[in-house]
Amino acid sequence: MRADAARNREKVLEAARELFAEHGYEVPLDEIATRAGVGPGTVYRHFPTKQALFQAVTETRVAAMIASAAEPAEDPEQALFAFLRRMADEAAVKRDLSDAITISPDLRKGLHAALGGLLQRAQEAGAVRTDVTATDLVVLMKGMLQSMHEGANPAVLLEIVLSGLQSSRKP
Amino acid sequence: MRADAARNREKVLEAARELFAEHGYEVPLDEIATRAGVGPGTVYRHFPTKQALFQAVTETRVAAMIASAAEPAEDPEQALFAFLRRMADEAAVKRDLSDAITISPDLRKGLHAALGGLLQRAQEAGAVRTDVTATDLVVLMKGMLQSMHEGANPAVLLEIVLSGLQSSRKP
DNA sequence: GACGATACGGAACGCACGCCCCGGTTGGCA
DNA sequence: TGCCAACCGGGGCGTGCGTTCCGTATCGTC
Repeated sequence: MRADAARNREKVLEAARELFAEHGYEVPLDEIATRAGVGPGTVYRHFPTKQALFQAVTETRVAAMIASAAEPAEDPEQALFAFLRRMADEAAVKRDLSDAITISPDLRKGLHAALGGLLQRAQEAGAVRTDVTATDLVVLMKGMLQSMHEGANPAVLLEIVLSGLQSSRKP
Repeated sequence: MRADAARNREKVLEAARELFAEHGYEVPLDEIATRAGVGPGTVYRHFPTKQALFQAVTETRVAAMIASAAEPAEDPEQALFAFLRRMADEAAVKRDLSDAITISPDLRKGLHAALGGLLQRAQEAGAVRTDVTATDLVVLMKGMLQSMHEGANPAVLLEIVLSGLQSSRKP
């Protein structure tokens, strides 16, 4: 690969990282190209499609976060809650997390499996209500992550979900 | 107004009610026209814009729901929770509820005020955690309403939020 | 039954966006 | 330094959608 090509590829990746994090997947590709100081054609020389660029930016990062859920833990409740908190912290800063889950089937499946494992152990330990499924949790989190940029207090939203997971409702 | 015009206007409204409820605001206007057995131009003879048609379909219905929150109640906790449940029930059947809140500033303000009142009384009664603001609740509900059509169990999602509102998290 | 106003349908426009193509340029090897 | 292959920029195409325009059909009155 020629030197200028490698340089441009890196500039595109960096611009994409910034803009996807700020605006999510819906940012126009031309804006990424402009920010990178490059024409749209150049972006397509390095990435066959907008989705491919998005996945190049998000996939490894999010996959690593998901993989961190597989580490063995002592307290099943803390393990689940710490993971959910990590997701929320990430989403509070980077808008592309929830889009990544939506767009990449692999990430979605991985997250479903990871949350399923954490959830089951927490439920077996009696720390989390048993009527919640992994699918429920994935959907709930995705909704919350998306809501996180609309003026509410992210920490409060997370606390509501966490304590809601712990207990059934008082009569 | 001519008789056929009135008839067409009604056909458009009915098609819009069905399709907005099923797909939300993002349904193409041409589809509404087709379902109504009418050309797109005819839709625009009766409603100046797609938004106007959407508001004609949703505004009074949602405003009535919001107004029902103003009825005086004995138990502040039950009043708040019953209202949230009503929103969830409506959203489970009609996808346009959350879009209506997003699109119409009046509805958003109205909902904010209504929820603010219910929330404050429930908090004063000690039934709901005090770190939640009306904005938090609006955002949280909007996120949950949107999540409601993605494969999770709507009842479970609602229960998590309700019990999460009740209590702080156990240590 | 004829005529004018009203309404209709659908083709067409403007815009935004993902994606492709081509004339010109630049990098690196001989 | 010269040459060719690789690469670049940006104009352009196709598509989907909201919106508008206009020739035609229909309604309701005289």
